[in-house]
Amino acid sequence: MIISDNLKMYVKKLRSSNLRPTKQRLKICQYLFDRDKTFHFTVETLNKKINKNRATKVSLATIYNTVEAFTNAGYLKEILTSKNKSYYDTNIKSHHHFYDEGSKELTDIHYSQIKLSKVPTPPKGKKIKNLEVVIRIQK
Amino acid sequence: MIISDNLKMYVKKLRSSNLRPTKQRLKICQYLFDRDKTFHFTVETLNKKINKNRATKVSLATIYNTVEAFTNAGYLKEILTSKNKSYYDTNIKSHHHFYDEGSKELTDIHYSQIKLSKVPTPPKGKKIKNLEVVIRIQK
DNA sequence: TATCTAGTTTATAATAATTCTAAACTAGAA
DNA sequence: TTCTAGTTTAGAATTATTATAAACTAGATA
Ligand SMILES: [Mn+2]
Ligand SMILES: [Mn+2]
Ligand SMILES: [Zn+2]
Ligand SMILES: [Zn+2]
Repeated sequence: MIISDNLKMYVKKLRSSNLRPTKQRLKICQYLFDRDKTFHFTVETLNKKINKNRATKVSLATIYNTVEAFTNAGYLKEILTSKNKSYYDTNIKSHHHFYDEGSKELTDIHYSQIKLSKVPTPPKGKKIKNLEVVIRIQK
Repeated sequence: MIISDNLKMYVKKLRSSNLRPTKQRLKICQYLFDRDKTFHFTVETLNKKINKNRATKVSLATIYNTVEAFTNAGYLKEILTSKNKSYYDTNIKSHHHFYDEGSKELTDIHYSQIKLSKVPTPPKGKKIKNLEVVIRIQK
């Protein structure tokens, strides 16, 4: 995993979405995408991580802007689960989640791990936008 | 549907939950439960309805307090669906929903209308608290 | 029935997450 | 190097919700 290679990749990726590869966006790209496993986060947690032990801070407004831009560009997926906070996911494939009410953390469930053998037809004129299941768990 | 009969019923119901049957709570009971079909609402919509064309207003704080008390008492169920607003449901049975992203409205799906033929086991030490599906729909 | 008090209502303040605003900054085209 | 549209930023504004504390009231008790 050679960082500079990934950096070039992120520059390309951002340009292809008409997003200028600023140092803030690249720093966030590295933090979010230089990893093997899927990553679930809130703006609050991302902000803490990005600005931990770093001289040059990225403003909270930029974290919000960037997460929104990356979501619109399809780099991130928003997971609707909690009533007071938005969750985001680096795994943009269609998949399901466990949501732990205690730790407030999401865990991936592979799409094939849930089989919906019967699904109702949506009301006329409407179509299903998303059928991802969130299973709430607790101790 | 004789209102006074229902009123007596609500008084009993409230007393059985250690909630004093105040005029505000009874008014809200009548609005929420004097109906045949299931009712989905947010605090905002309930507040508007309760205080429409009425001389004596119920404060927003009381609407919040009452919805919370009724939810704790098991008269209402909270539906976690939207990222910025809490939804409540007079249908307290386990069931599923369509959530219309356009109108931001919930519609019931009877429990038997969705069959989950394969469900993953939760992580060790955790158990499933709730497995209700919200299907997001749009035009 | 009058008194008393814990529970309730209410206006208002506080909080938390998010969005908006507008000035300063910068990527990168020309 | 210059220029400008896009970006970052601090801080204000907004929205939903929760907390605070004073006034009110249900209903038990005298
Ligand atoms: Mn919010
Ligand atoms: Mn909120
Ligand atoms: Zn995920
Ligand atoms: Zn429902």
